[in-house]
Amino acid sequence: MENKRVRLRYAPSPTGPQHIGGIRTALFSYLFAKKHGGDFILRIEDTDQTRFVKGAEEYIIESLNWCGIKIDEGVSVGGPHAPYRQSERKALGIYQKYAEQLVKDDFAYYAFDTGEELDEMRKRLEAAKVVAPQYNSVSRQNMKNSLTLSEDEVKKLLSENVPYVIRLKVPRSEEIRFHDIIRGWVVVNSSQVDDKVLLKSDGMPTYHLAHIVDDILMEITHAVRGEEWLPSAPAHMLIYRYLGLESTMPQYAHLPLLLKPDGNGKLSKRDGDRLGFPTFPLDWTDPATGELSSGYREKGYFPEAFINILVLLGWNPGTVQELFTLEELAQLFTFERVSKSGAKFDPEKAKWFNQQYLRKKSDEEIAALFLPLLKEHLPAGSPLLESKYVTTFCKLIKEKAHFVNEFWSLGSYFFIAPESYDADVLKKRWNEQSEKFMLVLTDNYKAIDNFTAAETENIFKQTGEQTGVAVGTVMQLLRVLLTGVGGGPMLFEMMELLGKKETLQRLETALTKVKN
RNA sequence: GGCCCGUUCGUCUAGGGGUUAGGACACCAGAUUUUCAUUCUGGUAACAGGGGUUCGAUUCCCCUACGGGCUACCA
Repeated sequence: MENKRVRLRYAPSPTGPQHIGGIRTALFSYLFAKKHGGDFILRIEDTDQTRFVKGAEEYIIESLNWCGIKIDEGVSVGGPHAPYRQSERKALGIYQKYAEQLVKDDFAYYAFDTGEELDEMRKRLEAAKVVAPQYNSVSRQNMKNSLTLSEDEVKKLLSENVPYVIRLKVPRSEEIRFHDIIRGWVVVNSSQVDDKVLLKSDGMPTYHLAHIVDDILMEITHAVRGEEWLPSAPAHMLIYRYLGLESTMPQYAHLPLLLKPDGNGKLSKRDGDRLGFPTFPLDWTDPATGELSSGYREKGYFPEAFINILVLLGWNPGTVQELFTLEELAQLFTFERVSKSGAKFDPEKAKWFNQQYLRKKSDEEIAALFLPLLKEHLPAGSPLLESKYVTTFCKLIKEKAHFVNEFWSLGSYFFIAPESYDADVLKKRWNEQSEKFMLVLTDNYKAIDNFTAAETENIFKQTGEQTGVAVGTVMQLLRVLLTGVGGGPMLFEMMELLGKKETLQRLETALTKVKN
């Protein structure tokens, strides 16, 4: 065990898009694997044919790719343990073999009860005031299974192809102890565990059997999953034991859940956009209803920011560092620093993270991201699409933004002269004095050639002295005359970028318009 | 209902028997930039409650409360 190569898998069910909790599970698994120089495997658990959703598998792969989580082995890349899709593994008879072995060893049994019979059993137990009606060591005695039927009867039913399931034969009362990396020892009495179905009547394994068989065959060393699996973990321990695989079973880590920010319950796929922030990494269109759920990618989040947000939900490095690259995380990550309690997603902090990464990026990188968006607003071939202009624009505007996709609404006036002017600022600052100042300023600007930020600022101050106007009272007004709005990036830097001609033109236009 | 897991500022969290209980986001204030914003500085704000154990508990134990999970031939 000690020298085994570390291998972790992310094993989602393709029932739709993965929500951010699932991606976090994948991320933690990936980080742990990489920290120990091991492998990250993607396995698709498509054992429920009724819930299969087309496109879900592709979505999962694309999501992981976007996050920068590299799949070493799995459905998309293959590997020594292929196939990695459980439906295909079932076709190979892999699970059936294990289930039959358990029956043979008297750790499992055939059950022929129909759905109606199961319903009746539950009703009967409820009527008898049984607190937790379940198919277990007691109730199984009154059901139709290979424990109550004679050997001949069982053989007959089997030969007649009567549908059956294989159930785990859970002992009546036995303490089951298991160790969780995050929670320590957990003890449950087997009387609380029901006789779980291992093999369904359609021949497919249930999650309980399938994940164990595959984790063993794929040599998984650490099984990471959400806390919602904790109650069924004792059953899983029993299966390992009955299969004689306890010594090679993976260590389990049950992660705290991601909670709905509005109070109660775990975050769910169905939350969609209801909460005002995306629940999914990427946009997803439901193939059945056509309904669109938005994703972080399309909302304008950088993948670096996205994983940074996720990793800090339930984990921390124990230092004050908050910004990490994937590589750094792969160095720092440990399960010891994963907390036990659920975490709510904070949309405000998420924006802050994206802003941090926005500021980290070079102006050239950002310009490349913004250019396609800009092209939607400008005619092809516009001189304003020129690289230097756009790059400088990005340099100025990024200080004001959280997302690249805010750039246009924040700074469209860099590309289109304003049509109207902020009425509040005008009301407050426009008067004879300031008008005089602007006229003198216009003349002064006309007279200079090097229209740099430093120079225009100088002239601006000089004009203040010249006219006896306190420049603080006209600075924002000048901004409004040039851009229409009261806020924006550094004023003189902005003027430099606009250039002398454009600046003067806007100033003159504004002066005539505002007068009326 | 039963079983399991949890509980530090509004949120994410650090800490851990003796601390002014630390940081981050958000919020507020001041400073600076003779503009808005940025930035900087400061501030408001938390150990769920009750019992123990102890010289001393937020920290360890128990109970209660609250929150969450599970209770399918779903994962």
